[in-house]
Amino acid sequence: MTDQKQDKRRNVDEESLVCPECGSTDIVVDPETNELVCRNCGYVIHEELTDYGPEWRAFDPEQRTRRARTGGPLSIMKPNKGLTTEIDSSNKDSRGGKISAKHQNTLNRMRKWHRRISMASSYEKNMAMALQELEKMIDRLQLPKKIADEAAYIYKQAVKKQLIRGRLIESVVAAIIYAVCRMNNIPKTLEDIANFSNADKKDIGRAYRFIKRELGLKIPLTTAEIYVPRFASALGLGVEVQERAKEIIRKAMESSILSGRGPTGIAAAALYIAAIEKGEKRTQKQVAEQAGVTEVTIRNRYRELKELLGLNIEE
DNA sequence: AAGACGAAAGTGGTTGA
DNA sequence: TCAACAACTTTCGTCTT
Repeated sequence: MTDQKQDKRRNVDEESLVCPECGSTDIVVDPETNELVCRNCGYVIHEELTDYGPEWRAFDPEQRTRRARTGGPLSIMKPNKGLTTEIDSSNKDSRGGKISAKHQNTLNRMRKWHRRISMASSYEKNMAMALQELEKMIDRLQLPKKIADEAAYIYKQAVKKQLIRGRLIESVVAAIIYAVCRMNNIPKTLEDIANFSNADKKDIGRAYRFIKRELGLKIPLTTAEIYVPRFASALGLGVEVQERAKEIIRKAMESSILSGRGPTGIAAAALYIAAIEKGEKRTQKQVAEQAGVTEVTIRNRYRELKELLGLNIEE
């Protein structure tokens, strides 16, 4: 089973694909979904490798008949795992005839249980809405399916613990996507996420902190480093500059003077310095624009980095 | 004329009483 | 709930290239 996946991974390396979004060649196959994913920006290159076939395998004709069924593969992205049943509420049989009292009792009981099972205190409805929203967001943000699956899983836990009550589904979904991105070191800011959501940044942030606390999510600190590739490619800066910027950041981290500062600002300043050093200067304005900070912030970080590392910047 | 610099005041979010 | 606080932004005048 792993043979296939190893083959695919090798193919990717041979063709040395380039991410159309950020130009990076750091592309891997997500073994869970068989998608090509850019490790810099999280962009899903294309989904041709996705297998839409059944999730089972048949080893002989007998098994094939037994296992074959209608409907798509079971998916966590579908409430009820894609299987539903409805019981009509009128007391008519399939030909429109009246149903006897005895059978009506049976039907009533069936309806009662059906309601209990399928509605389960509006759990299903909530999940359906959330999963729809989730899919929309993942699509807009060009994130890999793996993120969607992890997010769906966390959302389900949140619903079970009744953490959604009093919150917009949209803000919770956005918050969870943000959380999963951070857990996977995908360089998306809260702002990035908010730009694609109907919920506003404030609500998303609040939901994020709440969910994180209540579910005890382990979320690593955001480092400035993870933003380097993203900003660099947006500015058309090469690997050399990126490496230098990362080096600057790493050194700065050691003296922990920069703690408390926004990681995007640090990444921006480090890139600004690295670009000058390597003779590929970008203006503060250009860098600021891509990093989503102001020139002033870059200047402040720039000044701090410069004196911290004793850099003499000459072009 | 454009870029870089930094002071000063304003904004939104966090923290701790 | 409120005030203090730090980080960041906005704005603007000045200096440099």
